[in-house]
Amino acid sequence: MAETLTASALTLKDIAREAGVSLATVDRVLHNRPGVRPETVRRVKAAIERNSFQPHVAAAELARGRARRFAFVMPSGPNPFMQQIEAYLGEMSGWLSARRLGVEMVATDVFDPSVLAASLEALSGDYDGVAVVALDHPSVRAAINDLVDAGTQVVTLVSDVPSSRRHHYVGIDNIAAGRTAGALVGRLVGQKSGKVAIVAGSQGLRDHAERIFGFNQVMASEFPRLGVLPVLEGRDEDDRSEQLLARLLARHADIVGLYNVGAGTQGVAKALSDAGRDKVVFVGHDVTVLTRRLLLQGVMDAAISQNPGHEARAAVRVLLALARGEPILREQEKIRIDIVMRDNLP
Amino acid sequence: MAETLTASALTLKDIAREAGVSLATVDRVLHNRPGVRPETVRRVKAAIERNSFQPHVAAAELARGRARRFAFVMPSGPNPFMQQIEAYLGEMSGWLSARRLGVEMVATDVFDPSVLAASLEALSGDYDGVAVVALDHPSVRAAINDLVDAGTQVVTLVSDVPSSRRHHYVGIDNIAAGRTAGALVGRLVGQKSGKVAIVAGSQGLRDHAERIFGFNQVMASEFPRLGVLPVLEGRDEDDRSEQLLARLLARHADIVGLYNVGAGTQGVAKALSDAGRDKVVFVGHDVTVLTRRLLLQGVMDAAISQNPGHEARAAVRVLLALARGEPILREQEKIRIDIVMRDNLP
DNA sequence: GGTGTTTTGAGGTACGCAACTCATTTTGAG
DNA sequence: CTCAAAATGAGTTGCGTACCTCAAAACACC
Repeated sequence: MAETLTASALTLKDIAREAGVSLATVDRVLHNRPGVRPETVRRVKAAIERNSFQPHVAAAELARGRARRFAFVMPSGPNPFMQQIEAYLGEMSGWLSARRLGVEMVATDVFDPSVLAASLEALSGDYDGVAVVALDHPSVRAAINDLVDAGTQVVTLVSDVPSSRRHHYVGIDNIAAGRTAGALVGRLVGQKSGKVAIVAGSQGLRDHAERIFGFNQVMASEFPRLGVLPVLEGRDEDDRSEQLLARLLARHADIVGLYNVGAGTQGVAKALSDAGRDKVVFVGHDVTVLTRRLLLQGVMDAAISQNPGHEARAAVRVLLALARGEPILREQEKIRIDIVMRDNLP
Repeated sequence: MAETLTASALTLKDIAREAGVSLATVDRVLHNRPGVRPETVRRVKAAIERNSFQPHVAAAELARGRARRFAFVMPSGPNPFMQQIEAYLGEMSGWLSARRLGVEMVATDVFDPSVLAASLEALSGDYDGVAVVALDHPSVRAAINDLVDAGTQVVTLVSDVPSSRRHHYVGIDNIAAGRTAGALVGRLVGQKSGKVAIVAGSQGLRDHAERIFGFNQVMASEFPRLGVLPVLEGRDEDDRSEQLLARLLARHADIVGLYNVGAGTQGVAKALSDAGRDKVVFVGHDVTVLTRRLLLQGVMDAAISQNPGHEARAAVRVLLALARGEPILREQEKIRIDIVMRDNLP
């Protein structure tokens, strides 16, 4: 009837007694400090295992005294998505200070590898953990690895550097996101035939390229009757996206679907409405003030969202867990691909 | 460049000095213990505000000594959704015991108001917090209020009792979920005309009724060309759902969409395939082993999911925050309505 | 067997707060 | 002004761990 899921009111003292050693030795084992015979290490670890002992996180936190500092390395300039992340971190300030966690925002040009790498190197030693919106480039990879070697916990945020030794990636699977977008466009277009347009920031950006890849995968295999037009590179700018798309719409009267991979949403929407092509199925990314309005107006049909609030909080939680040596709740920290339509707007 | 989001390395001693009182008085104010003049209370609170002081959560936790106990009151019997919740709680066991939190599962017949109320009353005094899958009924409401009055933190899970004084509800907005289902069915059907069927457990269940309400709302206002057939009540049983639906399909050759509000998914799927009506747009709830397979096979087109893992963890976090007197991160604990299609299966 | 090295024990201090006691001061009512 | 009640100060103890020191014991090597 009543099944208990937890236990452990044991303390280190109990473990010491169990293992037949002193508190000091248990402490040495627990923090892999030198000066303990391998045999003794085994005995202590066995006792810990046997009782599935977990150090009392509050006591550990209190005892270490020193507060922890995390840095968030984010793109400079006005980027609504990043501003949201910052805002969500702000909402956590009570939570953070109750745990004596200091979180600092470091703005830098994340699109210039050497600048980003330099920014990262500059953090070394000052922080217990770093979350970074990273470009995948050799010098950035090296900078991340250096931080890791210096004992800093490193989490990549939104954009990953899989080849580095970062401890964790907080963000979505962009190929799956592209696939989802493809499935949505294809399904929402319905029985109609015609062409599908893609507007991206740049195919050089890893996340955009991956999304396009996934999108094309699905279109090719499941909606072959819909021809995909060459990708327009709008550099995430409204004006440029609008112009490119306007020209494309003028040339192709049979466009029935549109996938906006990155930003520039305002321009994309304007081009559509100026051309009187409101019926085109329009799928984009991220829920912002703008996309929210477009969804409510019916201009956009769906948005693929990666929940910036969740990403911000997950990054903090993961850094904290890593710093404390706690296990990470993978399920909890995984960023899901949200499909947002008008009726499930958050 | 580097903007700090947190502060507070202050201690109670600092606040005491600031307010010109002793530690004991600050302590009295902080825990609303009697014996402090209103004027002094104000001075102390002002000092706390002024410095935006947050008690060190680790120190507080350590000092109180006593471990916290939470109870999860859940339906007895085999219910995959509830089993998932339990499994997710199991995955947290390390996290829980590191915080000296005890979580116990209490199985009961949540569909019998008096039994459920009695189970709740029996918990009084033994637990710091209770999460309950609650039926909305006067005696249940009273039991919840009694718990609250006894100082127990109460959270309703999945199914709410809004008229009670529960501290929080962890679950989705079922009307919005129904609306989302309606929008999906309507959009995925495309240009076709025809009828839409609804299979529910029972219209007496609050959550099912709300979903149907939302569904009908959207169908009526946005897809008037699709006629909604009377609700089939399958009691969440496979066999019954199958029979009812089979009969309906035989009678109506023009069914183009189907909304399965509750369980009985297996039966619904069987009726569809036996009748050779695979093209019917099929939207249901929850991602389970079964619905996952149906989505991959293309039998189901979309599932509305409420992420049981998130619900389980949110319930624990909310109970803990309430017990500690910490603020709740509303954004974080809000359960979102996930649209799951084949390509964004978690 | 003696030497030097490694391993272990014992103990202390500090972390910030909760919870308590008891003495002292302040306050307000009469 | 007096006296009891209310308000406050001062202090203690303990929570479980980290981190440190110093001495004692065990060990390895020649």
